[in-house]
Amino acid sequence: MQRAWQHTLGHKDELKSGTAATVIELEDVPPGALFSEPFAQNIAQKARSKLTVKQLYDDIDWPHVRGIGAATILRIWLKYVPSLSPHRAAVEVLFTVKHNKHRLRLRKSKIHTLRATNIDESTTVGAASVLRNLLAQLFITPVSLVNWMFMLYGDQLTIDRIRKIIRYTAKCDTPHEQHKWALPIIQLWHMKWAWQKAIFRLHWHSDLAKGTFGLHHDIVLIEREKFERLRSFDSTSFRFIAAPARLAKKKAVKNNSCSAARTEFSNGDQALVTLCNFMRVTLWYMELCASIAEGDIGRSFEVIKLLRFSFWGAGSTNYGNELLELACNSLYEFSEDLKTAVLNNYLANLSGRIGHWLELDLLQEHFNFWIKRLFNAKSHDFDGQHLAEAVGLNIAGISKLRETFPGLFGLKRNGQRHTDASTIHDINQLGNHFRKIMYSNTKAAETNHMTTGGQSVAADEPEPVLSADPGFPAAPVTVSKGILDVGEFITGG
DNA sequence: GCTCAGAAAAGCGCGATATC
DNA sequence: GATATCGCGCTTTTCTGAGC
Repeated sequence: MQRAWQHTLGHKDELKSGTAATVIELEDVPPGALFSEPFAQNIAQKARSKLTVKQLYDDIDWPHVRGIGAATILRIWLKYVPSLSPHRAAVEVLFTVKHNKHRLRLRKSKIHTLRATNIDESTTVGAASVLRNLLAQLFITPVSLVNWMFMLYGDQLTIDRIRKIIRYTAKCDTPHEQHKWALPIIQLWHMKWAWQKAIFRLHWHSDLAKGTFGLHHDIVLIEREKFERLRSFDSTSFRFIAAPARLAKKKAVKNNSCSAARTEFSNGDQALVTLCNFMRVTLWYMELCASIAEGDIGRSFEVIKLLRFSFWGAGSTNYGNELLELACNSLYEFSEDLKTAVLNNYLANLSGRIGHWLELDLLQEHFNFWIKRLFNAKSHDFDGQHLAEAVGLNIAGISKLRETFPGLFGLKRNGQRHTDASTIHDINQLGNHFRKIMYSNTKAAETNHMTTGGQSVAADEPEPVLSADPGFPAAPVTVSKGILDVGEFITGG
């Protein structure tokens, strides 16, 4: 048998790429909302060039953000303090009534999976081929796309490529060739993962494994060192060895910029500000997850407004750019009816049950999983007739069949979810640790001392110069012009 | 030692899998 | 179980050299 590592001209590794898509029937679309002309006119006026940071900041509904943060904390208390359960209904009312924004009508989404193809959509040319393929599969003629738009939901890469297609074909002759009919809209599941990665990256603090706080420290404390560090968290140690001179220069530059950022973001206790920031972004993340599951896409977008800043701060520039596109669409270019149409169809609900809404890209990922699980023959392409038609077109039904099939033979039906591991001991361990830290900090405060990075420094002494290595993060995630003080930072405005 | 422009390198996004 | 690698297009950051 020839092994994979025995590479010859006739035997080598190959990365196979393919594309699968799903059509979801639109619901609750105001008449004329998808008419393309008003949208094209608004874009032609180039109103987005007036966009300012202040506008984005003012667009955030801070009272809502504060209210929803408090409500999320109440939910956590209810989960872990049984005696509070009589208040459950009152807490839920906060989400369903008081802070309700744009709740989708409960329904069972009508979905139709399409043929899989072996087109690689990661290139602009490939993405254009995918679009042509989709239209051909749906028997949509160019003439019928003269006046109408077609909502295309996808992950960041897909949406980015579609935007490139629109830009590259802007000088073509017909609206169809110009892709004026394509309305790319980013989906939320991949974005949630990217944000989670950003949160970890900003609060990991690789140097503080044995210190007092930071996710790296927490992971060590609960003995989960094998946790994947989401790649590239740690600085590459080779650089420290190979180019000490260059590093020294870099350190000098970074030291200046970091200390400036640190003093701007706090009036003394950077550790407190960082911890508050971590708790805030975590609450926002939980709120995004909850609002999606509950089908309140309005609440989701209140969090996404915050992410317009967070992704830029975290270095996820592709997502930052995409959210700015979405902000421009929302603020200047979408009509009210189009906004309603987009929001009303942002999520899907396969079961029609309360709390079972999910992102469209997650839905597609589930189908992708089953396509590959059911037909894992490595010598076939994704557009082989069997895979494309027998499997691809019927994948939703096949995956449902798998759920019901054992029951037909009297076999026990598998549950729909995994049992969560009990984390009570981990929580107690962390709680005990932070209680000690809090006690020691209180003692330090009583003696008029300021704590910095786990070391006590007398208040009348000059502020210590922090090292260039990122013991503390240089900048909290969501700020405007870097002028928030601690009080504002905690309350969110 | 500074600015500027252009070149080069790094980063980002996606998912499967070989390999340690 | 963790992670480097595969490929590609694009953006952003960093490096380099010229000129003052």
